[in-house]
Amino acid sequence: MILQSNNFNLKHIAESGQCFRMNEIRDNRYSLIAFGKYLELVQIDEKRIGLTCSEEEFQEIWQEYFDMDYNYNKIVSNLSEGSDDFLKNAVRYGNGLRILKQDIFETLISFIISQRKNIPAIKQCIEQLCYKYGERRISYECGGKEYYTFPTPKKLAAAYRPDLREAGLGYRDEYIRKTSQAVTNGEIDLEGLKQLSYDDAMVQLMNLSGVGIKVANCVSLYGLHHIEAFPIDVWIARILKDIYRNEFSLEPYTGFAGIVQQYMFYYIRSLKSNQVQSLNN
DNA sequence: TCCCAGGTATTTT
DNA sequence: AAAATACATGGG
Repeated sequence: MILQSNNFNLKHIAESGQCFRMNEIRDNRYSLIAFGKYLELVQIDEKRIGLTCSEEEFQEIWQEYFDMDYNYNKIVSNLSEGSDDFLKNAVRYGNGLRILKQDIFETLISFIISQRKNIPAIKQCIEQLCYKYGERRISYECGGKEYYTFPTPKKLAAAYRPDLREAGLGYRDEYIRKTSQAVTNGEIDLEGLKQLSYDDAMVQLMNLSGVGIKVANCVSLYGLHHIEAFPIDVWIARILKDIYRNEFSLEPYTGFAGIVQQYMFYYIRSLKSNQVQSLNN
């Protein structure tokens, strides 16, 4: 089917560091594995996306996943017309970014893995984890393409540490196991988190092993869709320090700081350090 | 060989 | 309460 949207750029979404299983397979063509499904997407032109799924599947899964019911135009024009030059450039550069609504468990485990790793390494770990503990499936819509789903909490809770290590998790193996066990034994109710406020969800998440304020914010933003969440990693911290000289205020962006954060993150990673310097004045 | 990556938990001051 | 340190792994 074909999707029409004036704020949907596959490349920018795939490379924005919020999801780790969306990859370019050919020019302008991307594969995506999520919620047990395999999907291919093509950027036909600026406003049209081709998808390999049916309209029914789109409505059932992908409409929400891609946050299609949220109006980004207002925020984008707000930022483009604002007085912050860095954000103006960031929004222009990252046009068509969206905040995905991903599976909570997958988001949780993925961002536990993310600590002290770069994005390619995170992706590699996750693929190995899916290969070892996920379910092998075939996509008949995509020519019998073989793929592996993200592991269930049960699978990871029962995993042996040395086996997890082989997936390249390093010291995070025990975080993954303990957190998965917390999910399976009911210490935390991931689905129930959806009913909580941002603050209450943060408290619950940070009780988990390997989950601090940054990971909890990423789960809040990319899994629970609390778009007021503003995860601060090394890149965002660099922006706050080098571009804004520690005087950045979230106040003008109350309620949608997470979207601002996403544009910032994506933009800063495209800049070389000397370019950052030249912006600093 | 050193440094860094979408940090967190633990120990030390 | 704040600051320092340990923690695996892979790539530049």
